[in-house]
Amino acid sequence: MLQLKDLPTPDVLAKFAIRYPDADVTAVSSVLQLLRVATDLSIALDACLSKHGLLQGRWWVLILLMREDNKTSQPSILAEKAGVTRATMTGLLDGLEQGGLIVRVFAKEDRRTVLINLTDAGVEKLDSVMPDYYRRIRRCMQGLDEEKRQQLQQILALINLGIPALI
Amino acid sequence: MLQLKDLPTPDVLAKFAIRYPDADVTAVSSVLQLLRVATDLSIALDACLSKHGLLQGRWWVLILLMREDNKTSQPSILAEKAGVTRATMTGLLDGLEQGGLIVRVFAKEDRRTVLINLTDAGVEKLDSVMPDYYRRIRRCMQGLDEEKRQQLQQILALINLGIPALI
DNA sequence: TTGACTTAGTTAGCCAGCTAACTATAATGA
DNA sequence: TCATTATAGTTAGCTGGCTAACTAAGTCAA
Repeated sequence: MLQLKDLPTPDVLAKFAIRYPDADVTAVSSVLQLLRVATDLSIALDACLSKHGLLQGRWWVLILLMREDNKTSQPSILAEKAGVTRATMTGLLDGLEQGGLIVRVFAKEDRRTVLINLTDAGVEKLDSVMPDYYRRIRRCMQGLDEEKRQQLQQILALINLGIPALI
Repeated sequence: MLQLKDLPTPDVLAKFAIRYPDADVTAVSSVLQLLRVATDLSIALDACLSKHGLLQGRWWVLILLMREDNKTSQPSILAEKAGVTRATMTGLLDGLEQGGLIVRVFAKEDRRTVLINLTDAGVEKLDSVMPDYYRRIRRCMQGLDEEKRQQLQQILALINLGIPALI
């Protein structure tokens, strides 16, 4: 997402702000730091998943299926919830099916739709990943008390409001 | 980075927390919201760049060159600062060279190294992108006063401290 | 009832990352 | 001095996203 390692120092930003007077220095550095920390967090979580032989995309599919009471959904619904295209979801499901974590079952009522079922092996895989994953997140966030977590969520909500103005 | 659109509702998280007692609900939801907002921000900024015919990777290279007083650097240094491999940097530079935004010049003293120069066209490209880019960031962040920006940076620094514990 | 449209899913091919292997050059030390 | 090692950059091939085009199945209205 943000590969850039070498974030601008205050004096670099100041130099750019002279050339480009529209620059709002604290806004830029806040955004860059946000992207930087989020990227590192994401990379670290990916590393955790890959230890269990999973990648983010496939893992979200398992979680989305686990949320359903009957552990069943459809490719198009999963694609929308996961935020990927249906084409991408086809690929993710191919991988999961090969690994025996899900099965495809054709629906009787509408022969276009495919039902995706989380298998017992899929449940077992989640049961082995999730405790590790949750433990890591707990450890990562233990420096923040409840007040700070709320502050963070509030600030993120404000930034989120600003995003449409950005497009 | 985080494609997942359908963040877990509090009751979904609570349900998972029963199955996986290690779950720290507010930690998980904070992390997910952080990743979600950062991803949307990144996508929106990419959209801004693509209007100017650029992509993030190439754009960072231009900025890194612009930071240098003589507008010159080397592929390996750029790769390190940009946080990509040298192989990837080769590709980025190929694209920029084709577009006439940089030139490759072989160094005399060490014939292994290549010097990368930002061309006048490269400077012009930045001059057309940066004001737009900075204006958007300013607009996105205008809902946060200086105090909130400082709070954010402080909280991000705390999370950043926790990341090593996560690997 | 049949032609146009919509929907579900897949396939094909593009792109930008990556790793691993390679070439060429420079530096080092027995 | 010359074999070894290190460094700079590139190439080749993999991966997981994407879009666009496709097939098959269902829907709707003239």
